[in-house]
Order: sequence, then structure tokens, then C-alpha cells
Amino acid sequence: MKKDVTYYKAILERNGLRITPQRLAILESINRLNNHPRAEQIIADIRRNHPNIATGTVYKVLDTLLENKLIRKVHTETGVMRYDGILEQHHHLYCRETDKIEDYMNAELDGMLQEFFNRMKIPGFEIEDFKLQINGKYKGRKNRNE
Amino acid sequence: MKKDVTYYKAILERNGLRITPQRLAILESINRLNNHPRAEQIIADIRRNHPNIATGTVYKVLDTLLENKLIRKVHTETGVMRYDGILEQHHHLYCRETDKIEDYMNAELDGMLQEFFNRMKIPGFEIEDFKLQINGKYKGRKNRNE
DNA sequence: CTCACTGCAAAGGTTTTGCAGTGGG
DNA sequence: CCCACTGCAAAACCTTTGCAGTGAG
Repeated sequence: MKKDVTYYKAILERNGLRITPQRLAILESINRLNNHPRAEQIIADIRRNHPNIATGTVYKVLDTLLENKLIRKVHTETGVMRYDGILEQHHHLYCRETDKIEDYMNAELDGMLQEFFNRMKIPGFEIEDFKLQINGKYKGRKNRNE
Repeated sequence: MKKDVTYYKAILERNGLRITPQRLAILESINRLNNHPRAEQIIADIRRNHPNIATGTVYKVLDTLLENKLIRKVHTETGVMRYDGILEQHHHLYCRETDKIEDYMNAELDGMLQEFFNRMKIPGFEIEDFKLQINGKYKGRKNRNE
């Protein structure tokens, strides 16, 4: 699955959304920044090439993308929303000290959880998906404070 | 572990914090409301008995309690902070539709995860704890929309 | 040509802050 | 008594909204 302009155009089109430079820039930015950017970071990033894109527009676009499940929200302890372009099932490593998030994918873990909840039903609750937040500290490597 | 005024006084004292009516009221409120209240709900609750407690004070007290790990933050997709008085390891059932959170405790699950990560170390990351967010829908019972 | 989308600026909601005053120890 | 804490009101911060204008299809 190659992620380039053609790809982003296709997914916008598939969702019945108009293809605009703003939307392409934002989609592309989230995926290129890659590590769970805040709205503010996305805005700074795309303004380098699209200097007069409006803050309100970015939030509206993010909302539209969320509604169409083209991106996801991530919330950390700081209360500021962050956005995630990765749609596949995955978990997060989270460092409270630096507010840094990293992805953690592990098929064995997913299988184990799935199997657990198949067995252990929760009365009155229909499970759709689950996300594990693994809290801890980065050590022995630079804290790219994202 | 009985949770009453004496108990709250003791834990404040143990943490070197002054015992004030505001702090006791807030601690007591979070535990009595029980289900992950927002600041706004805590404020409304304690004002019934302490009519002139200030909003700013509540946020300051919540901060102090968080710093001393006497309560925890919970963040949902709406972006509004919520607070949790339960300190024991537990997970959350979360319903996106109603923004309702319920606790989920399961020792087998915890053991399984613990064992998994003992085996499967993550290079450069020291795990402190983990929280599973189980997303889904409540069905067949009233949606106490908390 | 039309209506979905953008830009702008103002408003909204939550949380933080500064400072004078109070009361817990 | 002293300094940690509170009350109050203003500010900060992030996000949403309304509306006139624009450009994608």
C-alpha cells in the first residue's frame, strides 16, 4: 500500500469527499510526521508549503477525516488531542515524562487478547476492539520529545 | 480499607499535605461519585455542601492529588479530563456512543499480560504498568450516561 | 454553475495563573 | 504566627462555529 498523493486522492474519492489541496496536505502531513502529531504540529508542518491554510480549516478537515475513519484520535494525559494515521490494530507505548508515544504491534498479543475475550465474555457489553496502553520510560536512547 | 473522613485525613497526612475541608470534600466526592467524574461534576457535587468552593481551587486540589498519586486521570475521546479514585490496577470498558466508562478488573488478564511482557521485552523501554481500553457498546441495559 | 469546502475572526469550553487574603498546624 | 492553601477573576489554551467567499467537479 503505497502512500502518496495518488493514494490519498483515491481514499478521499472512495469516501465521496472532494479532493482539495488542504485535505491532501493534511493527510500527507499526518502520515509523514508519523508520530501522533497534535493539531498545532500539523498546522506548522503544512504551512511551510501552504502558508495560508486556516486553523479552523485544519480542525474541520481533521473532523471529516475522523468521521470517515481515515485517521484516528489519540489522547494522552496532557489533554491535547493527537492524531494517528495508522489504522491497523496496534497498541501504544507511552512515556508520561516526555509525552512521547510510540506504536507497538504484536500479533501474538492481539491473538491472546482476542482469545481471552472470546472465552471471557462481559455481560451487557459488546466488544468492538481494544487498545493497550503500555506506560513506562524510555531509557538508553535519545528522547526525541515528540 | 474503609474510605471515610478519617481515611482521607490519614492519606493526606501521610503525604505531607495539609488537611483542608476542600481537599476532604474533593477526595470524598471522587470516591462517592465513583464513575470517573469530570471536574465540572465534582464541582457541582461538592458545592451542595460547600457552596463557595472556587473552581480554581478544585483544579489546584486535583493537581495536588494527582502529583501525590492519590487519584488518577482518565482521558476519553471527548478531550475532557476525568478523574479516577481507584488506584488498584484495572482496565476500562469504554462506550464511544455514550462516553461512559466502567471499570474492568480481572486478575487472570493482568497475570497474562504481565507474563507476556516478562517474556517479550521491549528494547529501550522500561514498562511501569499497562491499561487496556476495551471499546464497545453497552446493550440490553440502561445507558446510565455518566 | 453549484454547493462542498475554505479562510477568517469571533466565541466557546476547559484549565491555568496571579495575587491578596485566610486558616491549618 | 507562618506559610500552605483558598477564592476570585482574568488569562491562556485548544477547539468549534458562523458566515461570506472560493474553487472542485
